[in-house]
Amino acid sequence: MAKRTGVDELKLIGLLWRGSPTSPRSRISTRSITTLAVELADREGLDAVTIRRLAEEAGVTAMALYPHIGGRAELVELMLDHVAGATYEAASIPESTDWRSRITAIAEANWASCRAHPWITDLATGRPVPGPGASTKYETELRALDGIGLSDIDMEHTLTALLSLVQGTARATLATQGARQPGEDQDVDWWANIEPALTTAIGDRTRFPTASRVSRTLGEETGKANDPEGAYRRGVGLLIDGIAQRIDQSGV
Amino acid sequence: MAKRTGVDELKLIGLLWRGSPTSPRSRISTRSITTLAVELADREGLDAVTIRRLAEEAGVTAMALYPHIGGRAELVELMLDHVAGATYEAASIPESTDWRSRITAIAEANWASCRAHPWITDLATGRPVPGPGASTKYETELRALDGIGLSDIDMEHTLTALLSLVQGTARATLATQGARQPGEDQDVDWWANIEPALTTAIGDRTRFPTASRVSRTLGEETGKANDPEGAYRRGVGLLIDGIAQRIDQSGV
DNA sequence: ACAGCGTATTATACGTCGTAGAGTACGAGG
DNA sequence: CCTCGTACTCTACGACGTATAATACGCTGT
Repeated sequence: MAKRTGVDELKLIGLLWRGSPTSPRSRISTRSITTLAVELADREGLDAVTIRRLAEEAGVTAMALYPHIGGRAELVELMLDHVAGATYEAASIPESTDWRSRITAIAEANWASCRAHPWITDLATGRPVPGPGASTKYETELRALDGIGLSDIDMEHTLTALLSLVQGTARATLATQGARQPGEDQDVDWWANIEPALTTAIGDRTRFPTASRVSRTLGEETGKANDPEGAYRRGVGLLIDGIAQRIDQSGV
Repeated sequence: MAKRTGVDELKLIGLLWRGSPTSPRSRISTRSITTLAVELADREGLDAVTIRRLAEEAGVTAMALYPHIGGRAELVELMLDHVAGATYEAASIPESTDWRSRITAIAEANWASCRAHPWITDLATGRPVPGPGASTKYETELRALDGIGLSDIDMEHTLTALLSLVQGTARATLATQGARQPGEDQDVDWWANIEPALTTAIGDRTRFPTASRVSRTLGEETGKANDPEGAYRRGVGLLIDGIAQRIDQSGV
């Protein structure tokens, strides 16, 4: 459910930048609930994060959460900002003068974040989350791209393109894994399951010659029905090469 | 939503490749319901596509749909396959020997499809939809990449990366537009709305110097808070340049 | 022409969701 | 000690997907 509609932006900003609990009487806080929600989503997926379930884990009733989270739409934004703020905690971007490794570090950090919090790939990154975590992340990433010969606009475009690529391929990877039936450990099993039905349905096997050839090659070399992780690595490589070309052109 | 879980793959394949209605008694068919659902989603978003609503528009009760659509999860796959099959109806890929324009055509067709059916960007493209529309699209796209000097695996990776980039930036574009409050026609309005609250919340304005500078430049030159469409164009350009470099290297 | 069967369709109901609205209990200021 | 604001609880509503059982229609074999 990729809904990010119905967010009350002003209420959200108040919650996002809230420092300490509003009252000492509170058993819960915006931060504690957000942390709990993120952990729950990491464990059982975003659909498991229902107001009632969250309240149960927090030891309060469902309605007690609302003063701290606004509503479900706002809670999701709080969760996004929370993980955005943690993106570069584990692996920060090197200060080296090699801009290629800095871009790779951005890609890897976001990739790792998607692996750690698969549910974020289900959420659209349209309008930026106006919170401290997302702002810090944005600042960090722009700083890594600053001074390598790109204009401000080019920096922004390049970063957005890079992050779209990473999130898109990550989403494909996770969707592939998440759709597995119990007992299916490999894509091969899934393929073996549906192949007979598919063959009878299609009838004519020569209808998709190129697709058949590529699928066969892919299956033989990687053992997968599709390979978004490989696409991620190739895509980032291609992007970096493209950037290098632009810099060289304008730089000299 | 971006749920694509809980799909009964075998049932789905049967529905996807179903030719004519199973019985002349049927007032409705898999195809008619799918078409209706796509139109409804185009008009009012994926959340408006509920079983009851769809049934109402079709003139039957909710439960009458189930023999034709399987369940909601399967219906979404049917919808995806439907629009995938129509991707190259309006603008087919030129047969020219210029592979750059063929790749651009792939990107543009997918971009246009996302504009026409914004809800598809909410759905993960993990495991491929095993239907005629998606298969035809895949075949068409691979054929456009065939014979330009890439290995089968590279073709697959490149295509996946390209489509991830297009879908990701399209999603960002549409999320920005879709999140608008009634009466907000420009990003500028949204920004003007939240800016005071944000400034008081952050307090220190120098906390995000690079982000502030880039945002200001972007706002001045494009009038937008972010510019995923520009990122799309730049990203595709960078990818193509990267591909050219690889081809030149290995080709000679 | 007619009986019987399979299936398209309906009616009803269950458990879940987000959350509105009214009521309750507890710490702080007079 | 009393009152007041507010953190929290209780109850309830409408919408969701869909299980289940009942109904009505058209095709097939005689």
